[in-house]
Amino acid sequence: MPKNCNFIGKLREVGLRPTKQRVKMCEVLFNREKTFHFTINDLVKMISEQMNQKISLATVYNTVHVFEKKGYVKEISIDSHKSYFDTNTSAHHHFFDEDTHQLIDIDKKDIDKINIKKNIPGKKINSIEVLVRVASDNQNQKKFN
Amino acid sequence: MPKNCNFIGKLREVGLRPTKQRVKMCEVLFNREKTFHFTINDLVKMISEQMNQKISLATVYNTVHVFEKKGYVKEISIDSHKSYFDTNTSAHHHFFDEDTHQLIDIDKKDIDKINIKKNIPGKKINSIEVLVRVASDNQNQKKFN
DNA sequence: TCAATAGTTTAGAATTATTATAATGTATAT
DNA sequence: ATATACATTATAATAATTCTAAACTATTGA
Ligand SMILES: [Mn+2]
Ligand SMILES: [Mn+2]
Ligand SMILES: [Zn+2]
Ligand SMILES: [Zn+2]
Repeated sequence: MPKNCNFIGKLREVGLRPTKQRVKMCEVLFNREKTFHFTINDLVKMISEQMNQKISLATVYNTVHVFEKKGYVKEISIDSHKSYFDTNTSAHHHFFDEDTHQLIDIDKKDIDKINIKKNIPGKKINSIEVLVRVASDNQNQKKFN
Repeated sequence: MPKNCNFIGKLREVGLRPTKQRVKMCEVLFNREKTFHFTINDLVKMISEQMNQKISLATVYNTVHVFEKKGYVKEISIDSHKSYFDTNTSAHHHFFDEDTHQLIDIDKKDIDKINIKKNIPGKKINSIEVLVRVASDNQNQKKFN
């Protein structure tokens, strides 16, 4: 979903009723310049901050998964103990900061196109994604000890 | 852990008591030619098949995590709903078959070295891993409908 | 040898994330 | 407006994982 704010229309287009919960979630997720990464808990916090009425946790789960099915968000697997989602739904690469548990997009131009020289018979490639795990450089830290 | 079977010695080397549960888990995990991928449930099944005595699920969890800490296994994140482990502890690339939920190693020679053209200040790169999601090719299937 | 000790296993309880249920509420079409 | 299908909600249920505390065992060294 792009810059404009016609979330009611956007929801209708894909056959979803524009309930106030869904519209609010659209605002929180898509009414911003840049895409971003979030967990369900992040989202619940963001919504309850911006909303007068409360929203049920189940609704957030449901709606995120509905949005996932419609291609508005996608799930990112970096940690089997927590679900991360991304409003950038294209196949793309990430840094994962193991100190802060933050995901950061890697610009396509910062990694050369990846060529897989072998394939699996009868299978097609759905996506190719790189995960770069980073952590604070202890070499640097040592200087200050 | 390599080809030989001196798991008692291997465990002692890292300060772990070679209990029969741990030795059995070593046999199941490391007494084989090739590395492999497993879930906790896979492992419990394998152990209970090969063992006369039962092993507690908590022990399997504990021991896998102890082995992870000691660098004998590593956790692979492909699916935030399930924990996969790998007896190949080096940074390496995978196919993930979305039909069968099978992980398959990609040989280093089948992907060119990945060069990250940008870095994050104060952070060092711990690993660079590629995940290639594959699924059955519906183009092929159509022929037989 | 054989206790003393530290470390380990275990069953079961607790916790956490997530999903299901079923009653209530709401959007939409007529 | 009304009927209907769809959505939301609180709450219960489930599943994966971790915690607890009691029972057990490997190791140490007298
Ligand atoms: Mn999910
Ligand atoms: Mn883990
Ligand atoms: Zn992203
Ligand atoms: Zn592997």
